[in-house]
Order: sequence, then structure tokens, then C-alpha cells
Amino acid sequence: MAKTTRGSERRADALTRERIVEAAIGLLDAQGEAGLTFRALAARLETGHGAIQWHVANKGELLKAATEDVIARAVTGAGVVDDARPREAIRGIASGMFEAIDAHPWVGAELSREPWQSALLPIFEGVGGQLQALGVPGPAQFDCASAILSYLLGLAGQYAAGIRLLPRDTDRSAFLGTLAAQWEQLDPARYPFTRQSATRLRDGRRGRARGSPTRRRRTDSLRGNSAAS
Amino acid sequence: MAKTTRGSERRADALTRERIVEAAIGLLDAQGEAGLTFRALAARLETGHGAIQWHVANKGELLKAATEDVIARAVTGAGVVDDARPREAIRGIASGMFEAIDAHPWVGAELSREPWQSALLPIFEGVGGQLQALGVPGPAQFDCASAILSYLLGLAGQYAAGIRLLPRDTDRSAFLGTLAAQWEQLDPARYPFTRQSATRLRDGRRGRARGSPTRRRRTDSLRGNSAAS
DNA sequence: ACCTGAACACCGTTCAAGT
DNA sequence: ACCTGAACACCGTTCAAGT
Repeated sequence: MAKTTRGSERRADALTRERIVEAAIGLLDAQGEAGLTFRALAARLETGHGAIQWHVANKGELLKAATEDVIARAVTGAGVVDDARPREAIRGIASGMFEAIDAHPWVGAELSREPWQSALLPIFEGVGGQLQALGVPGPAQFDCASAILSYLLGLAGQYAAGIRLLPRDTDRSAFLGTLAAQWEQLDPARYPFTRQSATRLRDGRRGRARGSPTRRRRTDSLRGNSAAS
Repeated sequence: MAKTTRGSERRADALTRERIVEAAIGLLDAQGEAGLTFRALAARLETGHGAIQWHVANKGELLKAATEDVIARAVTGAGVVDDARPREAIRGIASGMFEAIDAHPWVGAELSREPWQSALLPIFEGVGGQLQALGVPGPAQFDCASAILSYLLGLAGQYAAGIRLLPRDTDRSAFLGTLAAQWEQLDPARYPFTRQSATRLRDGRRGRARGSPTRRRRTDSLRGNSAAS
């Protein structure tokens, strides 16, 4: 009753772009990328599937909008919190990204699909701003922010793939163990370094490497853990 | 006549997994990821589309095999060339990757789809081996190689997206110019750093940043160039 | 063992038609 | 301006049937 709708007032809850994106996120979370379908979306929103396309046009546009939405929520706030401790702030941005990917594994892949997608802007901005605070000289800030962004995107892709591929309750060390076993069976002539790394993969007992931004979580990255000692 | 085929000898050129993968690469190069279809593949190989699936099973498996093929060819050799100059060797591996992506833009995205995919092994191995030659202490080698791999994957994804998205003959500086113009119109309150970076994006006149592995090419990365001065 | 092609259960997108 | 649903031209995958 608050909102004075003028004109037709076809239905109580009008079909807006936001509602569509919201529903799309829900679908993606529940069923993965394959689950996002105009028809499924239409069923969920109780409309015809053509109606949705009036608001969104493409499936690509839908995916893009959903990604922007998730990333914006995850990163905003995280980067601004603390002016005095830029290192921690950058780490916070990264943590925000990885937590978002944990909750929405499909974003990890989507982030790398379009170059300089709007979804990347909040991350780039957040990192860059902290680099200024950190005292990185002007001309280097851009290159530096780009490099960090690339690194994060690469890590995000691998991380997301891991979550998406493994059953939800996979035991982390068991998985690493089987992977290590595979590495140990590689041809010693062609893959000496990788074979050698297998041991470290299985029971890397040092703490997380400095650069790794993930918090301890379900499957966090594929390396580094803090179990044992 | 050389090869003594025993048994049926159904056709002169038997349908092998290799021939299928080869044709798939051709299709992907010509038409992009959307162009890879079992039916199109069958037409190209002059078979029924069911026959192909006897050899390959999944579309995912096909994509994976094609990626492995391209990366193996691109990286092998590049990493081994030069024992005395590990830095250059690592750069060579990266160059190999980016040249491969230039020729086959779809691999950029595919690399990030599956974690620790076999396609990544040659890269990981090549980088790791050079880190040893570089004198990086044992325990740090693994973390170091992982970090470099992540960075390369992130960069590769962005790079590939750029190539895939832009028309083949896009003028690089024109593109950067329009992107810079977009950045300049961002909300100053929310995106101060990005707005500020727009200038640098437009006419970054310094040489390529140290970490950037791309050679000078058509569209190479989205940043850094060596034009002017 | 390898290949064929029909059949199935979907897709995204378009579009004339309604309100 | 917004919504509907039929129609179109595809997909990947399965599978009984052939050689």
C-alpha cells in the first residue's frame, strides 16, 4: 500500500531485473552453471520464459549481472575497513573474494570470462587504493594492482574448480593424498619436479605461504594447511 | 600400404582419438567454443556423431584433451632450452603459453576449468624446474611454482577473453582509449584509483612491467606497451 | 571392436500476439 | 510498457542395431 503504483499494476511483485538476478544466483548456487536456465528461472519466478528475456536479453548478460552482484557485495566493505593497515585490507579483499567463491563457486569461472568486466572493478579499485596507502610509488601502482588482480583471478579459478568438482564433503587430506599418489607415478624423466613436490603436497606441514589469501575453510586452496603440529 | 592392418580395415584412415582431438582443435580455432559440436565434428571427419563418442565419451573430455595437446606442444621445449638462464627459461614458458593462447584463444578459459588438470603439469614442471636452477630453497619451491602458475593462469584468462571478445583487427590503442574513457566516467567517490589509472591505461609510456610475460604481439596483454619513445 | 543413425530430452532465442 | 507461450533451430547423450 505504500507504493502508489500507477498504470496497470499487473501483479503484486513486479518482475524486476533485480528479482531476476537474485533468482538466478539462487539457481546457480543450488544447481551450478548447468542449472541456470531461462525455463527454470521462469518456473521459479512464476512467469513465462519470454518475460525474463524482456528484462535481460542474454544468458551471458544474466551471468554477468549475477557475478557483479556477488562480487560487489563480497568486496565492498572489506577494502574500506581499515586505512591504517593496507596489507591487512588487501588480504581482506582477497578473503572476501574467496569466501564469495566458497558460497558461489560459479563466480570463480565467470570472473575470467570477460576482460575488465565490471565485476573486477571493485577488486581492482580496492587493491589499488590500498597500494597507495602502502606507499607504492605512483607509476608502479597500476602494474602492481594488475599483477595482484591476475594472481587472484588465477587462484580463484583453481579454487572454484576444486569446489565445483569435488563432492561437497570431500576430505581434504585424502584428496591431496590421492593427487600426490598420481604425481608420484609420473614419468621421472619428464616430471622430476612435480614428482618431488608430491611429498610436499601430501604433508606440507609449514603454515600457509605468505601470498595465499584464503582463510582456513572447507577445501580452501589445494595447498598449504595447518593440520598437524 | 605400409601399415599391415589386421582384421576388418573398415576405412583407410581409421578414426582415432588423435584424429578426433586434432579436428576438434581445428574447429575450436575456427569457430570458438560454441563451434565445437559432436555433429560438426562428425561432418568434418565424415562419420556419424555417435562414432566419435565411442572414442571420447564426453564433450568435457574432448575439450580437456584438446587443451592438453595444445599446451604440451607450446610449453615442451620452451622450458628445456637453456639451463644456464632460468629466468629467461621461465619467461620462455610463459611466452609459449601466451603464444598458444593467441593461436587458440579457447585454451585460456579451459585452463581454469579443472583444477590440476593434466594440461597444467607441463607448466608447473617447467616453472618448478627452473626455480631449482635459480637456487630457490627447497621448501619454497612448491609455493613459488604454485604462485607463478596462479598468476599465469589469471593473466591467461584475461588475455584470452580479450582476444576472444575483440574483433580480430581491433586497434589496440583505440581499444585502450575507449576503456580509459569508460574508467574516467566512473563515480569519483567510489572509484578514485581506477579513474586515476585511466590516464596510465591510455598512454602508459613506460616499458612492460617486469612480471609481464607476453611478447609484443597483436593485442598482447591489455596493458603495457612499447610504442612511443 | 568399432561404427551408424534414430530418438530423447533438453537448450537459447525469436516473435506474433495479447494486455 | 510489459508479459505470454508457441515455434525454431539447435544441442549432448543414449542406445539398439549393424559389421
